Amino acid sequence: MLDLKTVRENLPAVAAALKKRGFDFDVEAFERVDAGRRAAITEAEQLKAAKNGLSKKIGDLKKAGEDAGELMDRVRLMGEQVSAAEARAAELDEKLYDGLKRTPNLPHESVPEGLGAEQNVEVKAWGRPPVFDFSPKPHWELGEALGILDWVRATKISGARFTVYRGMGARLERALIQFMLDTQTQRNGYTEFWTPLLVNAETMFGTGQLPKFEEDLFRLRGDSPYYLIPTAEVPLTNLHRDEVLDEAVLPLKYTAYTPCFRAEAGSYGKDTKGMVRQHQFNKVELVKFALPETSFAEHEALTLDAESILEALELPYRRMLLCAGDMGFGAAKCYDLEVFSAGQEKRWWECSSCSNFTDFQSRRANIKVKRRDGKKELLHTLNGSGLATSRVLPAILENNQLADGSIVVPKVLRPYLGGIEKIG
RNA sequence: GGAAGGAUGGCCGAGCGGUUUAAGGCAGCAGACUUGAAAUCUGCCGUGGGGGCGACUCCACCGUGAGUUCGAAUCUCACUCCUUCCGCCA
Repeated sequence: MLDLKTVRENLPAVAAALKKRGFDFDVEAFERVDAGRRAAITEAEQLKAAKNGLSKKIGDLKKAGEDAGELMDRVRLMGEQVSAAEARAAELDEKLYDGLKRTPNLPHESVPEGLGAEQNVEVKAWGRPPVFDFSPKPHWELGEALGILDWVRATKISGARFTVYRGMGARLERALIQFMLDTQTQRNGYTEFWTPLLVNAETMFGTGQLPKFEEDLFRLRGDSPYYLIPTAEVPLTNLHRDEVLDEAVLPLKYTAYTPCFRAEAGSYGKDTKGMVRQHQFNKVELVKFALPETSFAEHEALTLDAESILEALELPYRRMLLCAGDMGFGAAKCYDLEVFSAGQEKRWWECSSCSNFTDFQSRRANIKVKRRDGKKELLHTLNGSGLATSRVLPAILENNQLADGSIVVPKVLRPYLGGIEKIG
């Protein structure tokens, strides 16, 4: 959520910045509601102040043993005026904050203009796409032929957009997760967590999934207090909800492997084959809590941490700086890492999204830092995938395939797979 | 699932209808003393929101939401969470 005062005091600049990401901020409506809200609050508070003063007088009179009956009648009548004024103020207050909660973050100055993926800027490329002397197959054909991925049975037991991993497929997935976690904890300095996969509405609000994106989430029942997490960002970031952290402990670097559950509403008919767009997938997530003055440097470092996985796996990738209009709701700046996948028509797959949310999430989730001088302020939150296996495993299958349909296991994963060099 | 107790500022903790303007302590910040530090002393020190150029002032907040009352941290009801005990259970 944006800061009310910042919005009020920089209206034209805020509207212009939001325009950069294609969000139409209604300046006129904001000014009207904001002014109305403040007028209503002032009126209600003046009435309350008068009422409080008289109530106090009643106490004094009673203590002095005098009659306060007449005054009590007067104050009783004021109660109705106060309630009416409070109701008006509350209505406008809700309207104002409801609008604010549904307004995305301001893009950082380094973010290019643009409304769609076409305006994203490639800022880095690593590795070389493999060259084949045969026609490379997509991962769903490779996986089925090897008997390691099974979509027919996944559909039977659950439905569309689920994957069953079998034998070396299951083991490869597990190896990948463990390799990612080991790298982030042992090499890149993150602390590992296991968290609940079901979280409450406050938690979903804290990271920005609610109230605007409820249709993307799975819920046990309509009346259940629990939502299934769409990413480990949600539980990890909310670990420190309503907390004040000491400046000395920052930055905090957290990681967790979790399954991720997404309704993928509105994506029907898109990427229906294979495991790239599923209702349930696996991801190792990176989350940072940082000081405001270092958060953009931490963002660069976090992105490098995510890239270190792809490089270790020897998977070619490119880093895209997202344009303002292609970023997620809460992001001020975002890099996408896209891995090259040899067997599909769309050859670059987003396998990580590394974002700096500045104080957008921390304002919602009320996460503060206590500075050395004792002052408290909102800290900055960041996160990125490190990485999503549903995009990395297909890339391994497709890029490392041989003419006979077998797969060369990346060297760094071999210790996790009993030393085997090839699947199939 | 049953029973009892509890939830107060960054932390601990008093307060159980009107000097609460939330005591006191810890931590923190500033200053004094000191060569420096420690100890000691003095002062400051919750969050959010209104109004004012400003000194300042007002409102709300004591787990959440309703209610009683002229007046609620304090009384009533519901809910959430925590602790202890019992039951069940991987």
